[in-house]
This record gives sequence, structure tokens and C-alpha cells, in this order.
Amino acid sequence: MHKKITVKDVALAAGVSRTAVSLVLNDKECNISENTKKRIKETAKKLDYVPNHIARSLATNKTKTIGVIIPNISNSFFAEIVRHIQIELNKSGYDIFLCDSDEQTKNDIKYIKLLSSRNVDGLILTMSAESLSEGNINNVKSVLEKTGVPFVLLDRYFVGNVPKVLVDNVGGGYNVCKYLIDNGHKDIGVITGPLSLNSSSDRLEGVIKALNENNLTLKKENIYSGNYDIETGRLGGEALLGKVKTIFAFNDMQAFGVIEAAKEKGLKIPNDFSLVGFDDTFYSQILETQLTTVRQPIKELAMEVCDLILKCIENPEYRKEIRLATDLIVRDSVKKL
Amino acid sequence: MHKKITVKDVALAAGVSRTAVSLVLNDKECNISENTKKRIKETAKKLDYVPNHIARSLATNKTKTIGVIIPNISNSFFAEIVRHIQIELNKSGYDIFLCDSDEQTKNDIKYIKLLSSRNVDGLILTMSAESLSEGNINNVKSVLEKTGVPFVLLDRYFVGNVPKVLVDNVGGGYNVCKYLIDNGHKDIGVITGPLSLNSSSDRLEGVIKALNENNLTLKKENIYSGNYDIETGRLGGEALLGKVKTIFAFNDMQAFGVIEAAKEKGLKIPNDFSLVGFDDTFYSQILETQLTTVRQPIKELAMEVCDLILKCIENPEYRKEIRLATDLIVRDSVKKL
DNA sequence: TAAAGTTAGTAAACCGATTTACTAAAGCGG
DNA sequence: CCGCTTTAGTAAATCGGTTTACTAACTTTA
Repeated sequence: MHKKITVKDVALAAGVSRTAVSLVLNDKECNISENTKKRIKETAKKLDYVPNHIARSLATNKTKTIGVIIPNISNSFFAEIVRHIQIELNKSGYDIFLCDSDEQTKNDIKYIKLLSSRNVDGLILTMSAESLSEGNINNVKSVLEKTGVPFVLLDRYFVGNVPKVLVDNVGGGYNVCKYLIDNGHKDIGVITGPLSLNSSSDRLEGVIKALNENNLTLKKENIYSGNYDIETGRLGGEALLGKVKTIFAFNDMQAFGVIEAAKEKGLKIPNDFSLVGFDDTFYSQILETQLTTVRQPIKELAMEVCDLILKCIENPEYRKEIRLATDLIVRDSVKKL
Repeated sequence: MHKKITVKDVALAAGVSRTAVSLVLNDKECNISENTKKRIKETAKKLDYVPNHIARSLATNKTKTIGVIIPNISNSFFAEIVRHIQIELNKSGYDIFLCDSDEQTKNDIKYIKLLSSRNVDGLILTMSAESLSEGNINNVKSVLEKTGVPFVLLDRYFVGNVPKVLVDNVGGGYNVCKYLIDNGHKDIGVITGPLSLNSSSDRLEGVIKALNENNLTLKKENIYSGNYDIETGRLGGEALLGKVKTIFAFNDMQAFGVIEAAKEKGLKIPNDFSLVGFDDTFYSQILETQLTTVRQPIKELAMEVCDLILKCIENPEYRKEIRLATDLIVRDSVKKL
């Protein structure tokens, strides 16, 4: 590998100043004759000149990078969203620094500071459940604001006038519950994730709303709260399957856990009990009985969050809150009563 | 947010030169009295000084960033590996630029160039199947080498004296086949991924080796080649389930496809036919009949690849090829004959 | 033809660090 | 007390771009 070509080399070869080279190659409005412009461009191409991002960043105070902090890339929802974010931002010349907080506040804070010191132009942030809890949120918020980096919250949010892109979880919960009621289900058990996450509290709100509209209530003992994992589903299944014949698990993982628990008890879906999940993970379709679940608009979320962060970078005062609807995917796991 | 503190500010506040500040804060060997050192450090802390990565990168010609190009972050194998890579590299002060090639050569090339122009210190690379095919590999290889950036191939490789971290797929295939033979299976069908990928060709090699050692052969018509996806599994299942009672799918996705195909035909595992997958994806455990499969040492792969890229950055001549063994995870999808 | 305007550029400062080469003062030996 | 070494530090160059302010030459206009 030979030495990298710099503006200086191009300028020398083209017989002009570095200024001219920079101006022309960046298509800046300037008083350079068409002839010279052409010569500079040709020289740059011939020398295979590639501008040095680092030097440019230092000069312009823009890095064309965006930090993405998510709680767990192994979760297919986040993996898919990151995939779309990367592809989308790349179209605008941005690259992403990916950080996985492992659902820990200390990492959220660490990575916010780190990305700020890397001078990212913006931050896309899905905070850990821990960070969003009463005791931590103010701390994280203050770290975030102190950096002065434009940011957009994605999926998980705290209240306040900050840009966010969200899923309409109230609507999602409502639709599931409405569907269950329409199919004759009245006594419903729910398995939630951490209630500090709006995804859980909002879905719960939607469920209650649908029930109330039909003069039904959600019994306290029919709520099992835990994490968004299979183990919680298993435990929730064990706890609820004695009491109810209908379970709404707030994500597919939990639903899979419920199925495991049901297997132990020899219960079959949908004859012995009905089940609804949330996320429409790939595997909900390949289950023995295909799972009725809710699809989140992942690609659209990614598009919106990219669009929004770019707007916020352009104008740090820009504020917008976007909430996207979910889709109820009806399959075979709910019995018509 | 107020203006960012720079070395200059610290120097001014501490009454020393910028040189002194830089020297002391970087713990460089230098002739600065303990007193002054202490004063500088305290001043820096008081002012909440955070060094500017960009400026440092320009000066040192090191960015402390590593580019990671993978074919599809939505594949849980890669998601998990990226997760570990990020965590591990972060310990050494590196951040990662994540790029998803979407299994396309043109993106491999685009991202290699792009990351090079971002001056990444190193590259971790799992190329697309397309790039590794006969017609493309030389092109990609030449782009890669022209950048001069140290790189390590991960999981998928081309032949040549370059650093790589691999899975012992020959051994993996061999172990599965040996296990099947030990259980009385003789007529085995296999569903492979793209044969341009060593993961497929190597597993196939292992299968054939095990068969040959037992004086058995693999019939050509019992091989179904396609992609590592559920659709290939479905098609392979349809094609093979008439001919054989034992199928080795080269990844779990394909195995799930086989199960779908079997459902159509009313066949049950393991009574009507036996099935083995590869990857030990989470979902292989929650199937009606738990899937016997092969676990890849994901975390170890990540650790090794991080270790190796750091060594290669330190010494670009460093060469090493690491091959990690797989684990056969025996569950319930293979019948003892 | 002198003043004003336009065209086609360039020199030099700047971004915020690191690093090399240098200096001033103090200490020390003889 | 002279010369040498050590100690404690600094000035200035550098990395590779961008950008501001300036100039020289050429055209117009009055």
C-alpha cells in the first residue's frame, strides 16, 4: 500500500491551490472556471483521491456518524431495526456506531458519554428498562442533555418534550383485547414485561380500555409481570393457566414460555386455552399452532427515526413525536367461543 | 450546553503549555514534576475535560475504531456475534462501525471502501456468499488489499494466508453424521446452504468423511442445495422426505422449513423421520419435538476475532488461523433405530 | 480613462489534539 | 566558577481537510 493521496497532492498535480481542490470537489459555489473544475476532478479521479473523513470532521465539526444505543442486539426486534437504520442512514452518508447496553443503566450512561466524545452528530436511543425506572431516569436524562448531542428516543421513552418515534402500544393492546372480547373471551390473563417500560404499561392501558368499554374488568390476580423473556412466560403460564383460559403475553418470547408451561400441564392451544403474543417474531409462524400476535412496523420505525434524527441535527430545536400503529396478525391460537 | 473544553483551556487554567497537558493526561513518560502533573490532572477534572477523539485521530493516525461487515444482522448468529464483538472491543477502547451487506457483493465492496475512508484501524469481515463465489472473490480480495487496512475474516473465508477465525465445520458435519450412523441411520439426506460458503462445503465434507469411514456413501440425489433459509428447508423437505427418513439440515432455519414440509405430509418427528439442524438457535428448544442440533461457539469466536484483529493492528504482518470446535446438542429429533 | 464590478483564483487561519526539537534553570563535579 | 548533566518545561510543526478574507487581472460603465 502506498501513501494516501491528500488534497495537497491533487492540488500539486492539477497546478492549483488546496482551496480550489476542496471547493471544487465539494461542489461548493465558487469562482473557478469550468475548465479548471474539470481538470481538478479528473486529477482527483486519476490519483484515486479519497477525502480523509477524520480531517474533514475536525474542520467541519461534523462527523457524519450517528450513535445507536440499544438494549440488546440479540433481540430480533432490535436487530431488525438496527439493520434498517444502518441501511437508511447510509443513504445520507452517515455511518453508525453501535452500542449494546445489555439493559444496564451504567452502560447507557457510559455509551452516551463515549459517543459524545466521539462527536457523533446525533444519537438514536432505546434505553434500558433500568434507566427508565423512577430512580434512574433523571440521572440518565441529565447526562444526555449535558452532552448537547441531538437525540431521538426510539420505542422506549420518558415523558417530556423530546423527539421520539414510538409504537402505538395502547392501540396494540386495545386491538388484541378487543379481538379477544369479540371472540367471546371475558376472563383474560396478561403477562407483562417490566412496567417501567411504556411498551408494557401502554399495552396494559389498552387492554383495560377495551375491557372497560365492554363493562369488563381486569382482575389484579390475572396480571403477571416480569421480563420480556421465555422464563417469565413459563412462570406466568404456570401462574395463570389454572385461573384463566385466555392469555395475552406482551411479547412472543413470553408466549413461547406459556406454551412450554402448557406442555407440562398437557394443555393444547387453542382447544384448552387461547394465547396471543406480541412482535410477530419469525417463529410464531412455525409453531405447531400458529400464534396470533401483533406486528410492529419495524421498517417504518427505522425510517421515521432516521428521518427525525436528521431533522434534529439540522435544527436542534426541532421537536416531533411519531407514533406508529401496529397490526394484529390473526392466526390459529385463539378459539372462537 | 457550553463550549467544549479543549487542551488549550486546561493549559491556560493550569498555567502550563498544551504540550504538558497532553503529555500528562496521556501518561507519557516526560519531565514534568509530580506537583505540576497533579495540578494538570486536577484542572482537567475540574473543567470536565474530555479529549476530542477526532483531533486525536488526526494527530495519531489511529481512530480506535473497527469496521464490522456482516451479511445480515437479523440472523441471530451474527447478531449475537456482533454483540460480543462490541462488548469485547469496547474493553480495549475501540468502537465499532457496523455495516450490513445484505449478502451482496456490491455492498461488501462499498463498505470496505467506506470504512477505509473512515480510517478504521481494522476490519472484521464476514463476506456475503456472493463475494466468495468464484467470479467475485478476486475482485473483492483486491479491493480489500488495496485499502491496506488490517483485517480478519470471520466464519466465512477464502483460501490464502490471511488471518481468520473459523468454525470447524468439517468436524461439525462429521459429528452429526457419526451420531446418525451410530444411531442406525444409513440413508441420509442433507440440505445445504450455498456451496460457495465453506460452512456448507465443509459440513458436507465432514458428512462424507463420516459416511466413508463406515463404508457408506452420500447419494447425489440426497443432496439438496439452496440458501440458509426456511424456504430452502421447505423445498428440501419436500424433495427429500419421499426418499429418506433422515435429514441433516445445515442450519436450524432450514430444519424449521423441513418441519413445515413434514406437517403438510402429516409426518411426525422423530417417529416418521429424524432431523438434525445446525446453529442451536433459541427456537430449536421450543419446538414440539426439541431439535438435535449443533452449537457454534459464538462468544469464543467473538473473543478470538477481537484478540486477533488487535494483534494484527499492532503488527500487520501477524498471521493466524483459528478454528473452533462445535458442540453436538442431542435432543429429541433423532430416532434410535 | 477612472471607478466599479466581475472573474478566477490563492494565502493563511483554523479545527484540537500529538510530538519533535529546543531552551532555561538548577545541580554537580572538579 | 566553569562546563556538563539533569530537570522541567515550551514553541512550533504536524495531521488533512475547510473556510475566510484577500488579490490580481480583466470587463464594464459613466
